[in-house]
Amino acid sequence: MNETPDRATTVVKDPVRVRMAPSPTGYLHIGGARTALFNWLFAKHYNGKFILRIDDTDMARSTDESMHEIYTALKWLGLEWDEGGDKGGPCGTYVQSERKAIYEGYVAQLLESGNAYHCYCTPEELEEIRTQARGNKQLRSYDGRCRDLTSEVVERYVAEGRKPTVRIKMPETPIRVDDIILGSRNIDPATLEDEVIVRSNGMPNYNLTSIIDDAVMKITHVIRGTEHLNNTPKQIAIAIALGLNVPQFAHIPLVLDSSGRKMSKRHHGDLVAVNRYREQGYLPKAMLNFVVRLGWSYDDKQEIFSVDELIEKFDLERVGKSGSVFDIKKLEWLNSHYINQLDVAARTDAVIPFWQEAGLLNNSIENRSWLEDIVAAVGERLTTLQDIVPQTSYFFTDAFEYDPKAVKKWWGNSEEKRERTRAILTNISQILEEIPTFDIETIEAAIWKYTDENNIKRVAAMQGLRIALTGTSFGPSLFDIVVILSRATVLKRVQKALEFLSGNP
RNA sequence: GCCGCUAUCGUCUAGGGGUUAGGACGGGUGGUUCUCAGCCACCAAACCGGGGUUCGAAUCCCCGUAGCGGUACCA
Repeated sequence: MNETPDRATTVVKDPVRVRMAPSPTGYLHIGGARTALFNWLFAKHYNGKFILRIDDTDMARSTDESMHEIYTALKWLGLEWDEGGDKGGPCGTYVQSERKAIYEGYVAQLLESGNAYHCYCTPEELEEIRTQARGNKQLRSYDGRCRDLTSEVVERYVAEGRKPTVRIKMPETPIRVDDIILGSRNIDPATLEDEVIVRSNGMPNYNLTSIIDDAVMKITHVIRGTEHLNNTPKQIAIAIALGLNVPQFAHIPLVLDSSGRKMSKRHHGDLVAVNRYREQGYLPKAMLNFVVRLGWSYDDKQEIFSVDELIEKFDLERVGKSGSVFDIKKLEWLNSHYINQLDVAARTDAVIPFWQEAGLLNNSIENRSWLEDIVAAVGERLTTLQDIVPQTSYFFTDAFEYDPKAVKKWWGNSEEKRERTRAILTNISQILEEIPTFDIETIEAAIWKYTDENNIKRVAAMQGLRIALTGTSFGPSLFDIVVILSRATVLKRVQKALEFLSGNP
């Protein structure tokens, strides 16, 4: 019982209450989505509550707009919260900037008990202390010089118009931090400095508000990114000084970019924005499945998890300790998997907004079954929903270019080859014009009959026709395309191709 | 600089004192097909290094090294 465990274990005695506490200073990013998901799954698994708290004590950077963007992104992912955000709950408002009075009470208590003090140092002075401390290889960058200011000095500072901050007085005894994922350790208090808990403008800081709200909101488990690991002992110290309950901690490893750095808005822009993936046609299920496997695994067999399965199987014990690289290829694979899982009707529903966005479709859908035919023809070729646009635009418009490489390969770049292509297209055109019923079986039989009897390679005939009808050398089965396009359009496009082929090669 | 965390194929990971170190993504090869995608089959690809402990270490211990995170009146 005296050995340090590699990990702490998840203890569940009270009803589980977890929270996601974003600061509304931008969109929800991948790392935030994963934190939200882990918290949400943990809550669902234990039948607990998932709380959304808005940590907006940095008034200069927080915006309402970003707060609403975070709501939207979370809702899109299906990570609904039980309390907080725009929803409220038994703890009143869950927006920290509106909870100032609560923190003020605790700060007064800290000041009174001598666990906190006013600091009159200016930013310039602090900067100087910092550089000096660094030069001297000091453990901390603030030396606690305002801990015992005489009343004369304080009066002078006040007279100068200095506005003080409030600092917490760090304890002298080691602080024990238990982490479900990373294990336990004792923090040497000499490495902890007297953190600013209230700014000179009166607004409290993260380390104070976070631990107070965690206690007040009866949060049982704090699941957050490891970038907060170094804040943990500070927050525990504040909780102890205030006599508040300390939640259990679980620090989840970071999501990294391909060069191993933390994914951040600052360095990766909207590449990390959840909204961007929605706009590009990724499915929430795919995002969730992808993101959960960044750091968590179930066994050596399963990659695909439904949300219900995740709720059942997720636990913190199987979250790894090291960071995980965001691999877009794997996301793409999962996304195509989930798109393919959709039946044609559902897939059509999913894809319609992307056609509309691209201007290929009006808001009023009159040709639903035709659209479904297109989706069925496209089959399992979509990686993202947005792929529907480049892959099917030729169904909606005649205005496409012939891909030069395809033209060169299949139509030929010599007059001789083009003459041959013209002959084939002319013949096929005639076959299609005369065919009694314009359906796949009849057309297929007629075309094969023509190619085989005339010793024409099937590929050559089909690819030649494909370019005429779509402009490209790849895509769905050509017979599907022909039927969906209708006889009139097909004949018209072959005519156009013949004219093109009569021009200069 | 200081504090802290981490370390299995390119990537996500399973495993863990004796295994051909398993799976998935990605990559490659072949098959199917009117193309592409898909599907099927196969292939290449890893235990950071050095010391211990042990009959035996990728696994346990120690020391390195590297990477990352933090180091604000941000969160």
